Amino acid sequence: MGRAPCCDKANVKKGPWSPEEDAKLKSYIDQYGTGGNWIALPQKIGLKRCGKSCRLRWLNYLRPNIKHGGFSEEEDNIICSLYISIGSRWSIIAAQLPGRTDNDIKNYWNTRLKKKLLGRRKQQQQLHHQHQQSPDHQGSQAAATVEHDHHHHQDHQQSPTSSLSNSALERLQLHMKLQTLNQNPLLHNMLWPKLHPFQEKLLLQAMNDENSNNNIMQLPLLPQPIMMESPLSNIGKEIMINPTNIASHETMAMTATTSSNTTTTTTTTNGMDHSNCSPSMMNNNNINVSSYGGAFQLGGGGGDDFMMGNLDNGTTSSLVWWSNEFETNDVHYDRSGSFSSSSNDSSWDCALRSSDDAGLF
DNA sequence: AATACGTACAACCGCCCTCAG
DNA sequence: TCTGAGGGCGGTTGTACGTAT
Repeated sequence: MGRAPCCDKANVKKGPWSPEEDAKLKSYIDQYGTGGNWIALPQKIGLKRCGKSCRLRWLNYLRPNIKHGGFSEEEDNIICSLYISIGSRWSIIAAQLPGRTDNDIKNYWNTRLKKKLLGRRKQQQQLHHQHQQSPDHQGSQAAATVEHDHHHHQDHQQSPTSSLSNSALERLQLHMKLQTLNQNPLLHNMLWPKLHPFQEKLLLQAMNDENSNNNIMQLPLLPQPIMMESPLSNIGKEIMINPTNIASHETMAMTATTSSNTTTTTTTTNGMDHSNCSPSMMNNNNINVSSYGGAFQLGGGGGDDFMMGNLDNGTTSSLVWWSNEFETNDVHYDRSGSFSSSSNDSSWDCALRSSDDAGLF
């Protein structure tokens, strides 16, 4: 038996909110708050809406200081960097952009930013698709579709790249594209994390697979990226982060030292088992942080791990775990959680992503 | 002017997680 | 320890609006 619905679907209004409904909801919340119970709220104020719908309307539209549209170049960069690092964790990405909602960013990414950054690939696909649709290609296309299905069913036994989700592949492609942009001196103030050689290999293989997969997609290979050092390295302050107790099942402690003080922070890890945690992460006693302007990256002290993030006026930083640590195609690190730290002269929030995204991380 | 097509975005759906009882 | 309600979140859909034909 499925779970009970949160509201009586037959008696709730759906679709766009009217100004009257908005006013009712806003004035109530302004006056009394949400009361910690969204489900009961619409009944209290006489709205024929689902509680979840009220919550969404408030969070995405009525809440004070919400910005709509007009994304700046800087916001684009942040979204892009974070998307590459952590994927579609829109709520985490939104947390780094004051006034932006996860829904807004998600829509912006899906409808505009992605196209802006990966536009050329889409165009190629579209052109090729049109080509495939032409009458003299109908037969071969049908055969290709069957073959494609066949490949799909065999995904798990096929090449390493077949285990990559579309999202992961998209992120890798985006990453490589931006790596090449990084070579443009005009864009040196943008920070994109380095690809692990294995990630590069996966991506190139994926693209080659696509090319050879019955010509379903004819993609030009992107230029081979040059693994360049971040222009930010060796500039700015240095923070030493000492991950300890990382093998603990429940908590992870990190000690961060800036030039003027030391902060220890503990994270909850949702009970995740860290026994499979990357050895290099566990053994990393020192992670060097370089920062400059509005961005920074943390390079792994002994392994290939590093973090990246953005600084806000030098007082607040946000870190996103970026691990290049994987050796096998089906690697699965149960590593997830988030933590934060603050001190007199620095503070940050950090997200550790789980690595179950098609073996990419 | 009418229609088709594309784009942007608000809103919904349903799964997952947390936590109180 | 178990259960279920509520909240959070990512994916998807619906629709209004703009542009091309």
